[in-house]
Amino acid sequence: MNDAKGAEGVEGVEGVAEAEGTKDVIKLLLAEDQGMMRGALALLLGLEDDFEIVAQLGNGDEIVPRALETRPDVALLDIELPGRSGLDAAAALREALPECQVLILTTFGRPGYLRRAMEAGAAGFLVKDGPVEELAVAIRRVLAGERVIDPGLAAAALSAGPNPLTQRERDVLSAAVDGATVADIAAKVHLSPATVRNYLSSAIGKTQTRNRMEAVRAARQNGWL
Amino acid sequence: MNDAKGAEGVEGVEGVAEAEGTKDVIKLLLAEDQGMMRGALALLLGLEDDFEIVAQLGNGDEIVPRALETRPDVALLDIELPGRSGLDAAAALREALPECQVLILTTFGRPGYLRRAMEAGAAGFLVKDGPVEELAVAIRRVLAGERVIDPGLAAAALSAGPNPLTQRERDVLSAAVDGATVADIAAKVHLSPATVRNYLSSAIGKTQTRNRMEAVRAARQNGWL
DNA sequence: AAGGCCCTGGGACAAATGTCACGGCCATCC
DNA sequence: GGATGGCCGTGACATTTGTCCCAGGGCCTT
Repeated sequence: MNDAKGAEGVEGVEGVAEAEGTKDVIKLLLAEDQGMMRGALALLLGLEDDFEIVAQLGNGDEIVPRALETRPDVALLDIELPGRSGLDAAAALREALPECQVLILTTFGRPGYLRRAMEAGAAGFLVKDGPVEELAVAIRRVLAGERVIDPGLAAAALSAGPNPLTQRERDVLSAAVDGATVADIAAKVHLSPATVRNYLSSAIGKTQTRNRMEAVRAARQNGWL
Repeated sequence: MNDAKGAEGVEGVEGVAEAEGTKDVIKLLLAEDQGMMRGALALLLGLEDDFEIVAQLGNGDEIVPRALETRPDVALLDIELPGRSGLDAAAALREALPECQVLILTTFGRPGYLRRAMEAGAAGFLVKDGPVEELAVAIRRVLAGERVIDPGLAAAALSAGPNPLTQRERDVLSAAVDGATVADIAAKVHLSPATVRNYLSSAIGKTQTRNRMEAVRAARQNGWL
């Protein structure tokens, strides 16, 4: 029955640390769509004396606005979010608030995700499988200017190579995820059905699979999509 | 099968007198595959004075053995786990350790999951979207003999109706998830290709979809798989 | 005993899918 | 300037997929 509910108001003991005037409190933004995970992480990180969660949200579109408003030192971003993707938001955030470090925190260690995260200027990439303790450590290291990346994942990302799919191939494949027919896809992407089939075929070829379903799986698996 | 009516819990008196033993500490078992989530929840629940986590694990197969060993009062189980499914384990656990209440904690509020959880004898069903505070409350209510179910989910489960798919249809559909061809499926399930196509067709009909991919999605969505 | 449902197969057919070869239009790079 | 490669489309073709028939066997319940 403890009321640790505050999404914004983190009043209380924080005032004491701040009184010294020295700026040793680390301000965090937390974007994660699973409410329970978000709440648990927020409470957990709040236990560290020098961490302060200045914003927590479950929607990708709010990341940049809230960051500009609250000026966090580190932004913890999930990738799969309603609205804007965490990777998208990361790039925009680096642009809008360069002094804020981005730490990607995701369920899936897809090689392509890591690659895109790095390209978006993220300073770290963590998978949710690891122990919680990793998180606080990673935040401090990122703030110290280090890059934090799972070594095994880095290897996988390199061995997987860059995304071989062309823009259109990705569009078409993305539109095919939930079993849409060629006609559906064509309508969604505004292309001729014949063209759609060509892109699907080439995507299937590049992923070395046998049909669109396998191609979608492979592309997802590698974080190309 | 006709137990659909008993979904709503008894709003009985809460003050259960623990006459014998004065058991004031609540022992918990926590099964969750995501390491970070597991750790965060464990730490969090550990903050409550009267909770004690006696086991935490990330594998479905270990649930029953560890429960027999540690004798928890409540078992918090995720559904999607490596090894045995949480729903499976719930049924076995109710059998092996009836005094232990089962609380299912899952990412997806699939109607079929709820139904199966109830059939397996679970006392509660939470989705990970809700706030963390729900969790501690739910544990206490479950222990008091109440049933804890998201009302919206209960409605969805009822409106969705029971699983219309037959055993074989489920087998075949499950084997088709990652883009396997008819021949692949036939080999995996040890059936004639012709039979496989018949089952696929009827599954597509029952799910009111247009192809196997949509059928798989629909079946997944409803928790029939 | 009769009806119902599921399991298992087969055959035939229309539709969708995957492949290939071919055009033309644009960029960019050497 | 020419080569390359992405983009967009067409037409033809073989294969796969989805549908609709059919039939027999097993297992229930009425």
